[in-house]
Amino acid sequence: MSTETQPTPTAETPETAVRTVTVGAETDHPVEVAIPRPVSRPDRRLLLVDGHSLAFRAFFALSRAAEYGGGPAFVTSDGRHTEAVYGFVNTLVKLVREQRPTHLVVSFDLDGPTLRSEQYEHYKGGRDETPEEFHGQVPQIQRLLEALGVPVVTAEGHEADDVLATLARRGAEADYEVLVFSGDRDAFQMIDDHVTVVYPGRTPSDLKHMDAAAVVEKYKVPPQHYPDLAALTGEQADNLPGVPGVGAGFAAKWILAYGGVETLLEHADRIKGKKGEALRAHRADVERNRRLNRLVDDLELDVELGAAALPVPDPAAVGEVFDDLEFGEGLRNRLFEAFGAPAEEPEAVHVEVGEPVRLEEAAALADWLGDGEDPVAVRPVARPGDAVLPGAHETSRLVLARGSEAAWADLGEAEPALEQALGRWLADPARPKVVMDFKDSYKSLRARGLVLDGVTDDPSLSGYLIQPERRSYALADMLEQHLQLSVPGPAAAAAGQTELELDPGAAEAAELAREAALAAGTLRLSEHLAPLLAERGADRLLRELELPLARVLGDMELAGIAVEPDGVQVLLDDFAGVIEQARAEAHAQIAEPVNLGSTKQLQQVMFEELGLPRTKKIKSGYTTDADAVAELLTRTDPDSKGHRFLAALLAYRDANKLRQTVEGLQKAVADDGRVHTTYVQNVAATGRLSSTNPNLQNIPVRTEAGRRIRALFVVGPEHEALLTADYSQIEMRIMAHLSGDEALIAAFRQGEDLHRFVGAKIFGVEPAEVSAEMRSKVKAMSYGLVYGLSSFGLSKQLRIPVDEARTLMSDYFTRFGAVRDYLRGVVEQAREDGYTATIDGRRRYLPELSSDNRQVRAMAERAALNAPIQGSAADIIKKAMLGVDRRLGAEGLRSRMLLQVHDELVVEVAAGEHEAVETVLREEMGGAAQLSVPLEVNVGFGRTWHEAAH
DNA sequence: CGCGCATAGCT
DNA sequence: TAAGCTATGCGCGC
Repeated sequence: MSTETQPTPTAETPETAVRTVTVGAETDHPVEVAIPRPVSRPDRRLLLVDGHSLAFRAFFALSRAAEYGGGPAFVTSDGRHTEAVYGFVNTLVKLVREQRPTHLVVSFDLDGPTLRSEQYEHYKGGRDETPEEFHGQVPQIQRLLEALGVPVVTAEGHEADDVLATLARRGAEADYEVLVFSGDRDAFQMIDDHVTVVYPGRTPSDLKHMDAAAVVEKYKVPPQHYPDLAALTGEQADNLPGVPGVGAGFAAKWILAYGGVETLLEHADRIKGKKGEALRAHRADVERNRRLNRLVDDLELDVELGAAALPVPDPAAVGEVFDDLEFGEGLRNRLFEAFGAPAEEPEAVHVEVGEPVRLEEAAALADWLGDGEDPVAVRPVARPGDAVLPGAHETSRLVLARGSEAAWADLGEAEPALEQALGRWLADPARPKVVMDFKDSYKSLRARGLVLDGVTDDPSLSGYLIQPERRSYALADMLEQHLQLSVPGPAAAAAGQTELELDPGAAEAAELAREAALAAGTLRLSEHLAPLLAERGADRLLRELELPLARVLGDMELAGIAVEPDGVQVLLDDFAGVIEQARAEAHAQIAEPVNLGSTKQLQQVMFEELGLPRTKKIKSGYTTDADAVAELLTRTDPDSKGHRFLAALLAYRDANKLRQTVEGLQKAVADDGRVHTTYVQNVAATGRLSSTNPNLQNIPVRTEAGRRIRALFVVGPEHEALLTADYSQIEMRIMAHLSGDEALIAAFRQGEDLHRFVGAKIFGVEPAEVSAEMRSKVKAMSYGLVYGLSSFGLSKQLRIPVDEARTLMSDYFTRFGAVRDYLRGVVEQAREDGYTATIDGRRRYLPELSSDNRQVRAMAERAALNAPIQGSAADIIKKAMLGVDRRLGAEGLRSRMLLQVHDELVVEVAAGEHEAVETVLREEMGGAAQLSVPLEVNVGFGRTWHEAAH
């Protein structure tokens, strides 16, 4: 039905309140519809908001954005969701700014039965449960509105729309221009010359003005008849079925022809055909729909419009709510701007700290430290001239804070007695200290021969245990986010760049003041985090695991691992040859040389020039990754240009990757001929360590060329051999332990080849009859299970049909049912608790588990499967490292740990200590956890890392 | 110069 | 549509 709306001014007087438009102009029965001309009252403009509707839309828009990675996750540090609140304020600000109301009222639905749900029990039935994260946000919104001074109106037994309809009528009668924000189309019936509905489009900030003309244009009926139309067509959202087969078009035609649904029903017998039959058959539904969608506009409400004037909000009251919700300055300022209140001065609330005093003698230090009960923040500070040593930066200044007092001393310049006193105090385990980034401080002091002990907290570690997925644990960030405190930026010190030359003293003083604030801030933060840590039961993990481990890692980083310098060059030359050859071979197959490192150019060559079949889609086109290239190789004629190009590409990439690894290594070798990686203790959400600068946890090992790289890591001149010790299948053992699966536990207790054992069970053969192929399938699946593998994923991995993969998995679960039950239970539990936990109680919070985006939710589910297992393995090897370190020291051995690679430790063994060290490693690693299966440890010795691997 | 993306290395 | 990482180079936009 192609109806057009043509506005046709009727009277000569342009200010007339009514015009008419013709609906269905080109049909047999065009109808004139009167349309009131909307009034405009900039000085009396009442905005009525359906709060629930706005909150709900905001919630979904923002949680979707966060899920797609396009926006921030709206969760406070204590785990409360705030997307609805944030989105509500955001849209409210937009409404106020753009519509410029003079009066504002927000209405909410109340819990409990309403007139409509009592009349029709299925009203709004069939809707999805509101997501868990949404709960609790409406009271926050109301709290914020209260702080703003915006009246909130509700009515027992009625929905927000009834309240709005009542206020809209009253407003219109009092000659207000009324704007109604509602996501419910039933609100359209309120529209007249005084009332316009602001209706959200796809996103809550995309607002459409629905006045009478817009309704007629869209639905071909005037606003007062919109509910007639809805009654006929039904309302999916409210679970109100209409007349089957009758769409908006027919409904509109009937309504216009009969002047409303009531008259239509009176004359229902006149309608011919199937649609007439349907109408008569569903007459009761239509009547019910019309009864339910009629808004009540004469409620008794406890609000005077005159008192709803747009408030001037109190910055303190609003700020309090914003702080609690951890909203930033941006939104706050926009809010105040929209409401015409002065934006709160972005007064930087600086950490309070006294002017730092210089400690010049031992007695002054003792005085300043007092009785030694209070924790003291320690900040080693680098100064110009401080050396960069292998594995550490020397620092010659110490800044201390105790309570709000600060002090400092320069090492090497103070009198010897002070220096000795400082050294004793730093090393005293009984004098409590709080150190930000303890490992760094430990290393820099160690480089000066000082020992740092008695550290009771490092906020970068306690912060990590509280929120393991935070991106930054920088002191300034954490102070800002946890305590809304700021510290003078480095800019403050640099502010006097020009002054610097004139007055170096001023710059120095500014820098000291900043360091003092940072030291004091470290204390504040530590105090703030302590109860949060305790609440999560993570204080033991901090004290007994992460803090002591930081020192061990510091020693490992300082030690570094020796690299064979000549070997590096030989390898680089070899790889260069292979790279050139592969490049030449690739270029021989194509017209113009391309950069084989450019995906864009590769796509052009592979899919355009060589006409190879398209691969999996990625953002920039089609993937050229190794998996896809290997797949293409199997599908192309070995004599074709395409095939030869692909083979050359793989060879090029392989050699190039190895070259890059070796080059990175070469650059990283320090003056002592050793590579000092940095272990990062707070990036992996599961509790694992990571290694950077360079990353020694991804040194190649699988291919022959990779093993040549491992052979570059050698024992240093002071020692006799490298030892590697690794856990055998630690994650599967943890899985056996956590699931309590008797069959899997039996497999490990028997100590035979796990994959062979499992293969025998699944394929129903004797262990000896398990073929290599069967074994590798089982191995892939076992590992896959730990990662939440699907049968689809397994089929891709093994290049077998999905059916076969599915059978494989179901056979696996038939034999190892407790594994399946465990995996299921872990996700369920995580959904309930909001987090997963390792055996030792390390938590990972996974709010995405209740996402309504399937992909995001599935990702979180897999993370939930994996986190307890990967995380428990991480905890176990960390405990083992503490044990190994302690034993090596206790037994007076000169051997030392160098590397950790998730389930492997590399130790540099001193002459004559082979046996003792092997015993230490086996005992400490094997005994790091009491599981229901043994922890098996493999040990090997050799001159190089490669040789030491067994 | 910084950033996102694609790729690839490890457990 | 397999968890957790880091490094590199390309290409784009500031």
